[in-house]
Amino acid sequence: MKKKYYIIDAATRLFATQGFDATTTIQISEEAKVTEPLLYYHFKGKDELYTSILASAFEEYFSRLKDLKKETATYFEKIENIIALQFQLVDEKPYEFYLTISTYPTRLKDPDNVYQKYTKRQKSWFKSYFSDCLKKGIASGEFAKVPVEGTVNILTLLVKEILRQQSFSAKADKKTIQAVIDFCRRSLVAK
Amino acid sequence: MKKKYYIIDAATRLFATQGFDATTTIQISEEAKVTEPLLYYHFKGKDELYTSILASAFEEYFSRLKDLKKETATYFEKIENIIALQFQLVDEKPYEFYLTISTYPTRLKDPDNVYQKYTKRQKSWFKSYFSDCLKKGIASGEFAKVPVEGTVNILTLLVKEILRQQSFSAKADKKTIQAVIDFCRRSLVAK
Amino acid sequence: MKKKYYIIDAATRLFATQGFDATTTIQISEEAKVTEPLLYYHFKGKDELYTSILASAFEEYFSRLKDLKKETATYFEKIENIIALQFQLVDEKPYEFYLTISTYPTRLKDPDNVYQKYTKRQKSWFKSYFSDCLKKGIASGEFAKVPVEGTVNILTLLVKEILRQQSFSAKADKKTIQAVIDFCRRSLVAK
Amino acid sequence: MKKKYYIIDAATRLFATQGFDATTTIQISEEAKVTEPLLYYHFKGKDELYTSILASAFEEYFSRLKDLKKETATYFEKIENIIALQFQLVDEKPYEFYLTISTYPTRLKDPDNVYQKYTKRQKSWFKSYFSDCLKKGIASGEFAKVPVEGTVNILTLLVKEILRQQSFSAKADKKTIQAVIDFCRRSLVAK
DNA sequence: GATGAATGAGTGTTCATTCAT
DNA sequence: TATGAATGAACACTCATTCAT
Repeated sequence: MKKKYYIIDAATRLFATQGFDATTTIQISEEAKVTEPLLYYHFKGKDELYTSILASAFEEYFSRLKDLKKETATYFEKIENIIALQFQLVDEKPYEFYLTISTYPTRLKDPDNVYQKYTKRQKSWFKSYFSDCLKKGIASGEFAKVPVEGTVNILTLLVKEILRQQSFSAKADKKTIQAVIDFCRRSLVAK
Repeated sequence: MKKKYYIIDAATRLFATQGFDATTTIQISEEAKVTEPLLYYHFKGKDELYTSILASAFEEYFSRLKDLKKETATYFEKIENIIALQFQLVDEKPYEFYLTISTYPTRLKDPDNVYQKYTKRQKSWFKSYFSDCLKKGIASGEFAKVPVEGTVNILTLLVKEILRQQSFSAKADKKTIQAVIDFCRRSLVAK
Repeated sequence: MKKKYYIIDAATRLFATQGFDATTTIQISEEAKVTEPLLYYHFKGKDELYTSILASAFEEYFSRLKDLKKETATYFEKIENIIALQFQLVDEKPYEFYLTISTYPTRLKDPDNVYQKYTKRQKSWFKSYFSDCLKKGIASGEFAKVPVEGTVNILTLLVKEILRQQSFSAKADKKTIQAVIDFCRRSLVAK
Repeated sequence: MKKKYYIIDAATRLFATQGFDATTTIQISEEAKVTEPLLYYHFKGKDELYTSILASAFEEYFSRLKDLKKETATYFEKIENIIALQFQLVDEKPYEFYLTISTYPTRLKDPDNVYQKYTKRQKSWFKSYFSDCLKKGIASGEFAKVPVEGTVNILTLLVKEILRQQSFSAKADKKTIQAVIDFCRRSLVAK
């Protein structure tokens, strides 16, 4: 049973670094020090292996979003927390979380539409989170009078992009994290 | 000779939408309404076809960067122009320019390292452009005292990301463009 | 596992009769009543299949040379034995042994230089065998005073040529074998 | 029209060194500094190019055999002359004459059976030449009482083999030629 | 659970040849 | 004569997957 996790581990790393199409089942089995057919014992096939990894990556991602502090002194702190979280996630499991923002493999047969389902959910989560946050912040006078919809998009984009930029690269230092947070703070918080 | 451009056209579209690995030479030839071997008459192989497209995409990209107005009333206008340019490029040739920021196909054999060469050049172009712009803007009092290095990274990321987000999606409206520009303006320009 | 030997068998026959270049992997698999990919399961590719067959052909060839009687009544008997051996080898495995003297396929990628290695070894084996034999025979008065080097070359040529002439043709009768032996005897043995 | 001979020249060299199958029409045209379609203007195709070269090689070969001196002091001199001729031919046009003894390309479509026709003719020429020579030599007492048929085969083999051994290698020295002649003389001429 | 052997369906590529000019 | 562009047919090889054990 341990071997199943070796497979998942190897596959996650390879899918993230090479992409779905460029990763062969042989590569996965060799990287996992396992024979190829074992992969088919534990998973229906390469496609299911991918979607299963993707699903659990998203599940963990959402679970971490949920754990974000509900009560904060300021509204910007909410935004700050979510930016910091991305850096933290990359630090913990760069390959796994990278998959949540990597491009969808067109060849993948995915009858349940796992990818689309989670992507939509992610999008709407961010939209409602940032939307709510901005509206309340503007109303309370904490934030400048920024246009909500456009700003939500930019924040979503920025936050997701952290995973792309930081994965596989050296650890992010506090300065980088602070620069992103400050960039947003200056743009949002009223003077 | 027209057919050569059909091939380039079809390949650009398919590489951009499906990725290098998921695109087969048959697909390209069918999409270009051409027989498969013609692809090998005009290009050494799939790899050279890709790198040749990539190279000309980058060349055009750099050429457009060079055309940016040198003289502007304010420093922020320089940043504004570059953001607007990205939207414009996507509008003109979404597939081609998307390739400049898509992930490198690990299977691609590219002895000349076209990808790496252009990527480095792109990175250093943005660095020196934004760096220069920020420093002068801060010195002149136009910009707030932002940390240069970190801010350069964020601007680079933002600008590149526009290609990713906008390609293949509906035309960007003026509101979206304005939202990005305003987000940055508020963050940078001193009150 | 039996199927691996069907492949080797079919390939040996086809390589010997048609040559390396004219033999396709499909032909081999059909002749071996096996599917094509199995060939790639057991061998790295067509090239490795060829060199592996060639290597074992040479190995068996050398092993048979070693088995030749060391002790003989006359020196000419040594030469006689080696001539007779060639006829015997052709009789046993005409295709396999033919490969040891067939021309080197220029397209074959053979990083280990199997062909060159064995060819050199073969050449030097014959040289030292015939050389030794002739020198001693001349010294003992059994042989006429023939020039050693030139005669070694002719004997080498003659012996190798038997494989070429006899392979794929009808069984050699005793008369043919005797004619070759007698031709050499008359040329070498002193009256 | 000169270009036609460039093609023939290049093709002869390539067919001889690499074999028919391993030689591509592009290689030939490049080696001849000519474009590929020109090859099809002068010849029906690769097959006809090969057979036409082969035919003229054989024609010249036979013509040279005919030029051999009819009147000789001894019968062995006739055999001597034919051996010497082979060395001379290799010296003049190694590639061309090598083709007369190279293995038949199984893929070659040759409705006129050029190869078979000339090979048969060559075989019977040698048979009647050596046969006649040996019989008369034995009758006259010049030769020992050797078995005619078997000896004819060995002489034929030896003579043809010279083309194979000498082609593409350094020039044959007089010692080599003499060694072959002497080997045969000792075997045939009565003491 | 686990694996060595085997395969159907493709994949990038080459090659001899032809066509339009 | 000569050639740039184009193609049908085949070729070596790979890959995800299955089967028998």
